[in-house]
Amino acid sequence: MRLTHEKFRELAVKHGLAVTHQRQVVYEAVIASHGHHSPENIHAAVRRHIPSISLATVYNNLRLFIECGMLREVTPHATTVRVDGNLKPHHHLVCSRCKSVQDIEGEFVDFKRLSRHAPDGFDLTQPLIEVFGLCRRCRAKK
Amino acid sequence: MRLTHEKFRELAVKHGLAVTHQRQVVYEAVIASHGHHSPENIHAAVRRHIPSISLATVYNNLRLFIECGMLREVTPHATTVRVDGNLKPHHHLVCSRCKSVQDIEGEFVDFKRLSRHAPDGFDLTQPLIEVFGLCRRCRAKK
DNA sequence: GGTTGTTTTATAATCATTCTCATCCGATAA
DNA sequence: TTATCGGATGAGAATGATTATAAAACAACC
Repeated sequence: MRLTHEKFRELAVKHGLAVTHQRQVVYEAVIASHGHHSPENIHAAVRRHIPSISLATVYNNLRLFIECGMLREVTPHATTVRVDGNLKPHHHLVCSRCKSVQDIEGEFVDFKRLSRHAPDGFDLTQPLIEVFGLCRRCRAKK
Repeated sequence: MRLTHEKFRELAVKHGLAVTHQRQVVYEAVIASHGHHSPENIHAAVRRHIPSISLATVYNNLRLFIECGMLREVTPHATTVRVDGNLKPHHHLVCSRCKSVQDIEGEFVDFKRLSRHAPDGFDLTQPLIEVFGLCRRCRAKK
């Protein structure tokens, strides 16, 4: 774990974050977990090292790490359900910052290649593709 | 609105749903809204026709519609945040049913074509692609 | 080592969503 | 028409994830 240790200090300094013990352990827990985990999961893992750590601290730090690009959010959608009555095949362009969704048409996915890379048994008969980026407005702001 | 009226009755019968006034109005509100709206939004729209309708009824019926494929869910992710420490460029394969996420590599997107179809100003410099489908386990169940 | 501003903690608050259950409604049988 | 039955609805409570608050602890800089 020495490597992640160093890596964390480096990243934190680079992004102007104070290096605290909690942050270090939260970051290492995410890296060590090798998957797509919830704050609750990470909290459980971190508690094995710091039993007293608060769930709020985990949330706060995960959010910070995501904001400065040290981690990626796997669920960069709006926090409420959105519903779409358009059943014609089409894809979505989602803004990672403001969560706005626009429809996008056009053939830009090679489905043959895609299913060759997909794990066996994954059903791609009616795939929905979502492409995340920054919408014009949010791009201008930052 | 006569057309959606008919269409709804047809769809409801096809999927074995009772045709109620509330359902009809909820469905029509989604279709008429032409976008990606939250249950709260839909509720507000429906209230203009049925002031006494409950938010729970809107939720119930939206869920039913989604389950039988009359509507599409735009946020088919897990309901909690998930975090990913892997910063190498890679994409995700998400199961629409159980929300599990797997990494997928490989060049299956034509980015040139994609950005040609994207609206002006949309920033695709570090795009994340999510492909929704059914994982092997969920496919077997259904 | 002291000061200052940030971070952590515990807890309360908020927000979206689901649950509960009493009531209602519509279809069918009598 | 009336009685019955099962599913649908409505009001509000319950749940679960996340965020806000404010006091105590800490890291960074001098």
